[in-house]
Amino acid sequence: MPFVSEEDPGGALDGRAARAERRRAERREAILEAAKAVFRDKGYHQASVHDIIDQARIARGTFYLYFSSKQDLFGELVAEFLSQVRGQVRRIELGPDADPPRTQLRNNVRRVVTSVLEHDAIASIIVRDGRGYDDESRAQVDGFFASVQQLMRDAINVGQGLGLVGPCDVNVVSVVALGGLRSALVRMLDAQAAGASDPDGESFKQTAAVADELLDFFLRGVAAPSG
Amino acid sequence: MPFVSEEDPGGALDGRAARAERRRAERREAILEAAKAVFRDKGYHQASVHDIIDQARIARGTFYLYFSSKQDLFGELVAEFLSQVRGQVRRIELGPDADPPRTQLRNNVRRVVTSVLEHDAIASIIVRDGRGYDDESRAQVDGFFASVQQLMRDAINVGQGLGLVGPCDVNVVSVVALGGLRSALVRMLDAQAAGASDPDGESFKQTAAVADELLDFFLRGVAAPSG
Amino acid sequence: MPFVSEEDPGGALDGRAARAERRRAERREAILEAAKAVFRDKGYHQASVHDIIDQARIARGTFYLYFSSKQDLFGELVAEFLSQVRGQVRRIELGPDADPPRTQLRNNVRRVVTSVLEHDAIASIIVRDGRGYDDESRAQVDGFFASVQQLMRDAINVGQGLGLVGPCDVNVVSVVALGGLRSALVRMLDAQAAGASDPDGESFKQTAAVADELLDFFLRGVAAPSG
Amino acid sequence: MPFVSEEDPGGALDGRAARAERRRAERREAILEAAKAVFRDKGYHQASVHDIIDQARIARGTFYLYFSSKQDLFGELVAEFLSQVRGQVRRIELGPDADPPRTQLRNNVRRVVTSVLEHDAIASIIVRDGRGYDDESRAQVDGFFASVQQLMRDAINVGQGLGLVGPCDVNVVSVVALGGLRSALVRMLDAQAAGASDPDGESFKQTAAVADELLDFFLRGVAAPSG
DNA sequence: CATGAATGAGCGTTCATTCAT
DNA sequence: GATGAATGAACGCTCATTCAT
Repeated sequence: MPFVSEEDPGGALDGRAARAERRRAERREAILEAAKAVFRDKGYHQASVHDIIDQARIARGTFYLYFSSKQDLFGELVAEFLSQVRGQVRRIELGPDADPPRTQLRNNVRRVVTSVLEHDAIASIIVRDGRGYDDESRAQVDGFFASVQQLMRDAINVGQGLGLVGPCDVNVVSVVALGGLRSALVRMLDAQAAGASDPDGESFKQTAAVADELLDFFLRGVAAPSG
Repeated sequence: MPFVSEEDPGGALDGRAARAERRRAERREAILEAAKAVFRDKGYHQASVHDIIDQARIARGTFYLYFSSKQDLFGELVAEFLSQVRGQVRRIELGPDADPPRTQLRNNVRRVVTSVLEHDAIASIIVRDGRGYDDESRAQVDGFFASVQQLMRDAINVGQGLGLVGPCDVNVVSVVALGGLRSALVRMLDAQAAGASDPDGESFKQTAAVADELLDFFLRGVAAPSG
Repeated sequence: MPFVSEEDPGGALDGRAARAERRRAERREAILEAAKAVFRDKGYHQASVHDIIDQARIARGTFYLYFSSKQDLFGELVAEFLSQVRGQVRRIELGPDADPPRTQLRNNVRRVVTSVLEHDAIASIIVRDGRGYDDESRAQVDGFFASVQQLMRDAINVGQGLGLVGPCDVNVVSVVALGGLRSALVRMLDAQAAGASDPDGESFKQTAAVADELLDFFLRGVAAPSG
Repeated sequence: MPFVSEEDPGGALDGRAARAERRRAERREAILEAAKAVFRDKGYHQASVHDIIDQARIARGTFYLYFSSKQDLFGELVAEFLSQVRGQVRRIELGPDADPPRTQLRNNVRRVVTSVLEHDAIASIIVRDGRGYDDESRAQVDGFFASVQQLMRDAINVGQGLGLVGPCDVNVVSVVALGGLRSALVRMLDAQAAGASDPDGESFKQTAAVADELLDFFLRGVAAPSG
């Protein structure tokens, strides 16, 4: 292949370019994975770029070839996590053939919980509130939780329309429910990370059971049925 | 008082010493206030000693005249807040002359909520979780929340013994309830800080109403009374 | 005593002034003592003004009422020590009634050694060379040692004139002898500070014996008498 | 070499890597040199990292790329110097074919003195005692001098066994001799640094002569041969 | 005279980011 | 594209000295 011209549309370079692109994507992914591991162990602020490139076994400069800053990388991680979790929520169907709303709700809760636990590295950072991040990342996370809360509000409103949900302040209840969910998730993540050795977190290792208990608590509270 | 001896017990020097002490206490308080403002805006880690002394309009060295370290100052803030809040919780009396448990519970919740909102600056930092602090401060805060959760666990157990509380996983429920409470407090703090201008936080400005709603939700959940 | 005039020459104020002066001198002495103790424990640079005023139980500002700086105080200590030690050296008499030169020399060495050990606090700092001090104090100490060395040079020269001392490079020998003396003093100070517990410094606790050994070594070296 | 594979063992990259390594080593060396100059002028404690990076014309961060701390750098300097000097001491042979002990001794002294003067910068710091360093560096230096003194003690003991050395307190004599040696070295370093201009240090510029004089003094002292 | 609160330059060290190779 | 040496602002903290009371 002598005298290669500078452009080579559709030729061998296409293959080369494609391979390069693939390699680039793989490298990028590897850095993201390394960063996840580091963030899980140290949290956002404590994690240094040094830690990440050490883990990824790349040079300092290489990091900035793939991400414009530490914050940029974190943003990517957050976005990926949020879209994954968001994808687990199914709209509740009210048709005659559909499962009862409560069953659908339970499945939603279970799926979300499972999904969060699967992405434990990044979840550990996001699900614990805190002012740990840069403003931009913060806004991203806040936006997510706002949308989840809106989902809850809608569900409650619909439920009230159907007579399934009693009277309550939708704003307050949705905030409290979300906060409770987050707390439970934090404990489940801790229990998962602690492995078999943590007696304290025993309750929180039974994913489905916790999810159900959670939902039960949201629906009926703790008071004994009156009468 | 002629022939004034060289010592002056209870005389002018006392006044001078007392004034000095007062000034010192005031200065200390001023630094604490400045730090509160900075911590509220930036969180613990983001806040630098530089920020605090800038806000307090003092020299670098002066800071270390009153506090041995940034962590020391923060610890003081935390301790003060925690003891204030802890002081609001009354043991629930079960005697025949006592108010009904639910009323006592409601008053506890209201008092705690009110107290937290009164210490909005430091509450903003503590009530939002996060890996933001030094290990020592962290332990302080964690210990507090652990004790609050234990309080909840005890209350639920007693309630179950009395038949007031239905069957549930005490661990899970206490974690979720505490998380929900914290979330509600965060929103109330936000609403309080935003002033009149925030339409979104409207619900969260009615302290007593939110407290009651919270308790109601914990006791009965959102499901409409069946039957 | 109404309408006291501002001047009171030779009157009651004289007594008062004298008393004041005495108090001032005492205070000054107390600070010097405190500083000695601190310098002995920490050396010049490691010792902070904080340490000194703590030890002297005076206020920060008071320190600067008596000494213009830490260096100033140190200079005073050095001067006092140097004049004490210098005072122990007697000119060697060569008259027919005088003790033999070697005896006079031995007494000089013994007196100097004893005197240094008596002022262990300040001696510990000065006798160990090192760039520990400010330029000014340094010059003071250097000047002292220079004058001691000159003394040695003179003695050697005179000794050579009398046929008591053999041929040698006076400069080199005086420097080496002074260095050896200092080293021995350092070890004696250490031994004295270590108390009874230090087996290593045992040899160095017998003041007169060490002084004699020292002189012997200077005069005859270690080589066995030839022949 | 057509179809160059992606790896390049032993090829151009090797050269690049080698050059990089060399540059790195040079830079490191440059910093060490700069630090030596600063330490020589100011001693360890007075020398700040600021002084060193100023002298080396590098940025603050660069310093910590090559050394983990100021103490680390100093330790390196000390270790290098000590091993150099230690290497100059040859065990004294007593076999029939060996040079007379005194000649071997003289050569040892000459070599040590020459070596110290060749490393004048760092020698200036180490050879002058002083409480100037960190504990760790201090221990390093102390250990060295302790081992040198042990060497002297051994030599004296052996010499006594052979009847070459007369009776004396080995501890005292070895301490005094080492101190004398150090003092002479300090003066020789000063003389060397002062250049041609210093009339006072003239005697100390003749390295071999001073070394011989030193040994002579240690062996025979200053007293004229009796008889 | 005595006080001690206040000062601010200085310390050693870290770390996200840049850029010549 | 990949590298890693270089950067320098920023960090928390110390301490000799000043000065209003």
